[in-house]
Amino acid sequence: MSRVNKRKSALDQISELTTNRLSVYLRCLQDLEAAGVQTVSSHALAERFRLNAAQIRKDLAYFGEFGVRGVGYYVRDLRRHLRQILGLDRQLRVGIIGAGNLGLALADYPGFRQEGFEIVALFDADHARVGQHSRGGVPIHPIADLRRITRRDRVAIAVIAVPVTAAQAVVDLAVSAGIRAILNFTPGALSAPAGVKLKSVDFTVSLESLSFHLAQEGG
Amino acid sequence: MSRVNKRKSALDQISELTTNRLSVYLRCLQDLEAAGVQTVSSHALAERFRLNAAQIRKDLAYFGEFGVRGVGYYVRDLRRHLRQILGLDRQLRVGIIGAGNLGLALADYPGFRQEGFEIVALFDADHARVGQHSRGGVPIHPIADLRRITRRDRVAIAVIAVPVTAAQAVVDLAVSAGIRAILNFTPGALSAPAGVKLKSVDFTVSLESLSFHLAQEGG
DNA sequence: TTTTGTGAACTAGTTCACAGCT
DNA sequence: AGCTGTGAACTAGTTCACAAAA
Repeated sequence: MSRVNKRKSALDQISELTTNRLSVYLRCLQDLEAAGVQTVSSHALAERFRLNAAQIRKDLAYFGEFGVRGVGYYVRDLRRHLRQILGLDRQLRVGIIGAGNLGLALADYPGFRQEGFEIVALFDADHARVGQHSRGGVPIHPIADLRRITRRDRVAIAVIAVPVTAAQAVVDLAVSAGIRAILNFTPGALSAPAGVKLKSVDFTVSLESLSFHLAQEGG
Repeated sequence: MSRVNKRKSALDQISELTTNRLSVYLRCLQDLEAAGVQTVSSHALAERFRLNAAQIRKDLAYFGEFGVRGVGYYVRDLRRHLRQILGLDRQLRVGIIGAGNLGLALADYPGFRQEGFEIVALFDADHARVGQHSRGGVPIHPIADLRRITRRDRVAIAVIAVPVTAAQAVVDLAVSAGIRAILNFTPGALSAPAGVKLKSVDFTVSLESLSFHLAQEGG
C-alpha cells in the first residue's frame, strides 16, 4: 500500500483545527503567488500568523510530502494541492435559506465567489420577497421549491440565515432535499443526522466572549 | 483569602472554549426561565447540547459554587451569575465600522439587542452613505468621527465589516480611539496590541471546512 | 438518594528537537 | 547549510469516578 493510500485511510481523523488552518495557509499562498514568490518555508509562513512552523509542516504532512528539504514548499504546487484537498478544485454551489438582511448580505459577499463558491439561489418563506433578486442578482425562490432547485442547480451547501424559531425545520428540509453540508448562522443548538456536516457561526457567542474580556480587565 | 478571591486571581487563565460555552449555557437558561423551570441539573443541561455533564460543572466551578448538591442549579440564580460573569449586567455599546451589506445587516441583527448589546453607530468612508441610517435606525457617521463618537457614545466594542484591504488600518484607528474589544469579519490575519481583544469570524474558512468534508466523503 | 465539585486519568493538540534529504 | 517530516515531550482540554453535601 502506497504512502498516499496509507494517509488517505486516516483522513477522516483530521481535526477541524487543522482544516481551518489549511484555509488560512491557502489564502496566504494565493497572496504569495500573486506577488510572484516561488517558494516559501514553513518558518516564513509561520511568521505571518505567529504560528509554530512545526505545526504547519504537520498539518501539510497529513496529506502528503509536499515540501522539498533545503528549499521549502513551491508556492504554486502547494496552492494547487491545498485547493484539491479542500475540494476547491471544482465549483461548489451554495443556496442561502432566508432572504432577510443577513441572507442578502451573504448572497453578495465577495469573499465567497473569490474562493470558488457560487451562490446560486436564495430561499424565503415570505411571498413578498419571492421573485426578487439580491443586488448582485441572486434570485429568491419560495422555500417550497428548495428540493427542486437544489437538484436542478446541484446545490451542495446550504447556508441557514432564518429566524431561530424556523432553524431546525429548515435544517431538516435541507437534509431531506439531499444537502450534506450546512453552514448555520442562527444561535442555539441544531442537530443533523450522521453524514451531514453542520457548522455553526454564532455572532452572539463571539460578542459575549469580548464582553467577558472587557468585564475581566475593566474590573 | 476567600474562595471567591482565590478564583478571581485565576480568572485570566479561563479558556475561550469555556467562555464560549458559558454563552451557550446562558441562552439555554433564558429559555428555561421563560418556560418557568426552577432548577436544572448539569445532566439535563448536558443532554441539550450533547455535552459532558462534568464539563458543565467544571466550567461553572471556575467562577464559584453555584450549584446545590442533590438539587442542581437554580435557573434564575445561575442565569444572573452568568450574565454578571460575561459582563452582560451592564448595557454594552457597539459601533460597526463599514456600512456595506454586511455592516448594515449586523446593525439590525435582532440577536445582539436581545442579549443586551446596543448598536449605537455605523461608520463609513463613503460620503454618500454618511448621514443615512440603517433600516433599524442606526446612524452612519464618517469614519473621521470615529474617535469623537466613540467617546461621546461610550462605544466599548467595534465590529469590523470593511473590505479586507482597509481592515488593519481600521483596527489601528479603533485602537487609537480607545476601543479595547474588536470583532472582525474580514478574512486574513489582523494584529492588535496587547490589552486589546481581537476576535475574528471568517466565513470563508467555515465554508471551506464544509467543502473539505464534502470532498472527503464524495470521493 | 441525588447531584455537585474536583482530583486523577485520559485524550487531543502543540511544540521541540533532530535525523535525513537536497 | 537549510529545511522538511516526524517521533518524543509537553501542554491543554475532556471525561471519569467518587467523596461530600443537601
